[in-house]
Order: sequence, then C-alpha cells, then structure tokens
Amino acid sequence: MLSNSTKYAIKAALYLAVNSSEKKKIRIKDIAEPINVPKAYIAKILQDLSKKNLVSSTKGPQGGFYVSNENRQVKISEIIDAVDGEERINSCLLSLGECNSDNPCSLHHLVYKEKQKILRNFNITSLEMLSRHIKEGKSVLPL
Amino acid sequence: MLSNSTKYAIKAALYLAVNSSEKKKIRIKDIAEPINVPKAYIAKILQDLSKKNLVSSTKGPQGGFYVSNENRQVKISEIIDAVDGEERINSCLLSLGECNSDNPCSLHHLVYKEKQKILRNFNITSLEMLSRHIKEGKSVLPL
DNA sequence: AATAAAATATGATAAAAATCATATTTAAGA
DNA sequence: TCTTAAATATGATTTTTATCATATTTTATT
Repeated sequence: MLSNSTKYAIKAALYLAVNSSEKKKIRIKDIAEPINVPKAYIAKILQDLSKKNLVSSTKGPQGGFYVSNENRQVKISEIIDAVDGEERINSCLLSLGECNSDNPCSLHHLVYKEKQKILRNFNITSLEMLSRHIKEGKSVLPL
Repeated sequence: MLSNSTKYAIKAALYLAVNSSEKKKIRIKDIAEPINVPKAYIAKILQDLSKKNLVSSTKGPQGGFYVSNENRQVKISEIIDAVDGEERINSCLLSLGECNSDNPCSLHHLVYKEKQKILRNFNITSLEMLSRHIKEGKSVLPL
C-alpha cells in the first residue's frame, strides 16, 4: 500500500512535527537515528519533501530541517503523493485501467468503500493533528 | 497492498473458476494470453497454487490447470496468503512491530477499521462467488 | 574574507521483485 | 512401449526499489 520510502517520509515528517520548529532546526543525523532510517536515505527523501514545500530546511551552520507553521497543515496524503505519486494509492487492486462502480474489477466491491474512507482520512489529517496525538501519548511514532 | 504476483494469481484463479472444470482443463498458454500475463511467469505462480491445492493440475497430454469443486470454495485471502505470505497484508502501515489498539502507530486509527473490513471480505469471498459475479456480468476480469 | 557546518545534487551499489528460459518428469494415446 | 504433450523444478536475467557515497553549494560565525 505504501512504499518503504513513503513510510520513512511520514515518520520523518512526524518526527519533525513533534520535535522541531522554526527556531529549533534538526540535522539529518539527528533525525535518522531516532526514527531508525539510514542517514543517506532519509536525507534524499527529506530533500524531496523540502523542495515540494512539505517540510522546510536551511543550509549552513545552525541549519537543518524543521516544520514551519504552514508545514503543520500539510496532510498525510500530500506526503504520500509526493513520494509514491498519486497513481500508486489510487490504482485498482487488479490493475484494471478504469476501475469504478460502472466498470468494476472483480475485487472492487470488496474494497472500494473502505478504500474511500481511508483516502479521505489521509486527506483530512494533518501533521499537526498527528503530532498532537503523539504528544498526548495517544499513539506511537515507531522506532 | 497486493504484489504483482498476487494480482496475477487472483486473475488466473478467477479465469480458471470461470472457464475450467474437472473435464475442461486449460493449458498455461491458453491462460496466459487472455489474462495478459507472461507465460513463464504465470506458470510459476500456478505451480505454487497447485502445490498448495488452491487450484488443480494434471501433467501430460490432455493435462492442464483447472479448479475442482473443492477449489471453488477457496477464499481470496488464501490466494493472497499463499503468494505474498500472511505478513504483508497484515503488517502495520508504518512497520511498527506490534501495532494494535493498545500500542497504535500514528496512522493506526486512520485505517484499522477499514482494513479489518477489507480483510474480512477477503476471508469470506470464494472463487465461486466471484466467478458467478463475473458470469452474471456484474464485474469484469481485467484484461 | 576565511572557515566550517549544514543541506543539495548526482550518481553508484545492493537487494528484492518481476520476468524469462530450459531441462526434467509425468501420463495419454498410437 | 514409444512418442508427444503437458506440468514441474530450477535457475538466469532484467527491472525496480532501497541503500550508500561524495562532490558541490550555501550560509552563519570568526
């Protein structure tokens, strides 16, 4: 459902949402370790997210990655789409080109309602909401 | 969510459910073309399914693959588990080792109810049910 | 201005998944 | 019993994904 890269992207973005701010930037190496993702790998992913303005960064001494107040409104779906592309998560389970209620693949009716709900949840849930959740101890940022 | 191999496995099993019987076996090459999957690739997958008694086969002239009446009761989940392993579809979205309502990852509450429903649908839906669906024109076996 | 600390850009390597090829085994039919 | 048609077993190749490495650019600090 989600690629490894997207999982890492979400973990990193959430880590930043919980631990960083405009005034508290975090260096690659200080992100990689707590979320347990190879440094060079998460660097590349964060660079992508930064270029797409989903997280923020500054170069040079005292630089690093962080989430701005704008970034806090970024939705989970935006991160997924940025890393995996919109195709992947929307595609038909059996790879039927146009799969919808008028032309459903054989598994369509087993999943489409639930899939719609999940996608909707991704669309309405922001980094801010999840980071609050984590800070309140209601969920866990893995590894 | 599903690997390519599992998609092919489901397509092939459904093709057999619709078109084969104990008396009408179908050769690899006559399956591969209509479902649009490379011959050698679908051969390997069907051999696996056959070894696990999810579809049936006989060697030699007049041989081929088919679904027995028993096979018709095989559930979609059995095919998925046979090809991808049970891990894949059950695993946490963020790869949290033990992810459940007591120890939820940050995305858990966005997906778990819907995921349970989908898994349940896979557990209760048989090849027979889907092949009837297809024969009635209510859904489409892709490609 | 010079230095050093950070991200950035680019690309190389490794691992996994998908795809392809072929020699072997089995069983029907002549 | 011989031939032939089929699956089976095994493994090679290709493509994609994940991972690692490094030279370049930017910017704060001295």
